[in-house]
Amino acid sequence: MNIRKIDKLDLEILNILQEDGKVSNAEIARKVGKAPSAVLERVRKLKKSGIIKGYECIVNHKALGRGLTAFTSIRVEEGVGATEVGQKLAEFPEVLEVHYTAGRDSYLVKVRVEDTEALQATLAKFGTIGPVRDTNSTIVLTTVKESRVIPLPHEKD
Amino acid sequence: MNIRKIDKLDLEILNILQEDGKVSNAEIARKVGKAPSAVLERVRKLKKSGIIKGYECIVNHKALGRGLTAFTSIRVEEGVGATEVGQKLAEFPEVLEVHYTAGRDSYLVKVRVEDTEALQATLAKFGTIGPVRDTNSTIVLTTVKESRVIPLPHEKD
DNA sequence: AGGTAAAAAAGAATATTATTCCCTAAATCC
DNA sequence: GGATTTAGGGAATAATATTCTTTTTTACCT
Repeated sequence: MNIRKIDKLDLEILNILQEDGKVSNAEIARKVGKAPSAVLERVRKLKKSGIIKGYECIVNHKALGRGLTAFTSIRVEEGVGATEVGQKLAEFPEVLEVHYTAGRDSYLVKVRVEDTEALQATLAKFGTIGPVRDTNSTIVLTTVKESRVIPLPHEKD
Repeated sequence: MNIRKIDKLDLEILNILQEDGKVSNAEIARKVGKAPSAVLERVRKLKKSGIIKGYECIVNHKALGRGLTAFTSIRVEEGVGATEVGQKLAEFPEVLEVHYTAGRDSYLVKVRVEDTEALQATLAKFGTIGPVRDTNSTIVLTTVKESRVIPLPHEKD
């Protein structure tokens, strides 16, 4: 999937795209000082190789009635089937992230819902998944930063 | 900032944009059965009102040498200056998220680095921030789902 | 080194899209 | 119910995406 090597120009392009996913190809070309056709080919290869996974529109979740964010740790019974639990958790639309973590067999999930009542309903649904033993939620009061942008250094090739 | 009311059409547009932030305005217009100019006006207003916060290009962090994700809980001294700690944490490029959480005065931060050695270096830097008492990191072994997409129901207006 | 092959970039031409403007229709407000 | 505001449609224009061809660069191999 990733046979090509990433060079300085790729990193520059990726930084620009991470800053603003809606930037035009022509604009990238101007910024990096290359022809639009050349940049298009780069972006295309980055997409095909899986370096670029996609583009997301970031919405204001508070304004859309999802003002409550919580991180819930979910302990599951040890043994087989652990992956299946993760899949089931990922199916919930209010579950934004599902991470299987080291330590005691458990998942860390990020949940985004309307209010505490909705959180309670979601936790109840978690409980119906067979191997789930117990859950432990941490409510977010303020989010200072939330991003997926990875600044990529590209000074030296 | 948010005076206009969101209707069914807005929600449809937001769902399409969340699925693929790179989709063209013309394509959205075709999907929702409206003129491109009308859709453009909607998207423009959604952007101006802050409902649409921006667009991000999602990159493959593993392929770019940031294969290690960790959630670190950071306890800080109670009292003033707590917000400043959050700001300082947010300045680190390897810190993707900073959440101030309920319970014992603490932050939950999501960190994305190359390896455990880099994580150690980052934790050491956290320690240099004055009010930081101690940190507790949870290493992510597998990420099943990671998204910011909020599916918005739009059946009834 | 030299010469060949492969890859990348430039440039031009075309298709598609973004964007503006104006007009019409619809909703809203006294 | 009429005036005013707001949203949608349609056409025209500007900008962009995309393709194709040519040129240049890079890499490779003996």
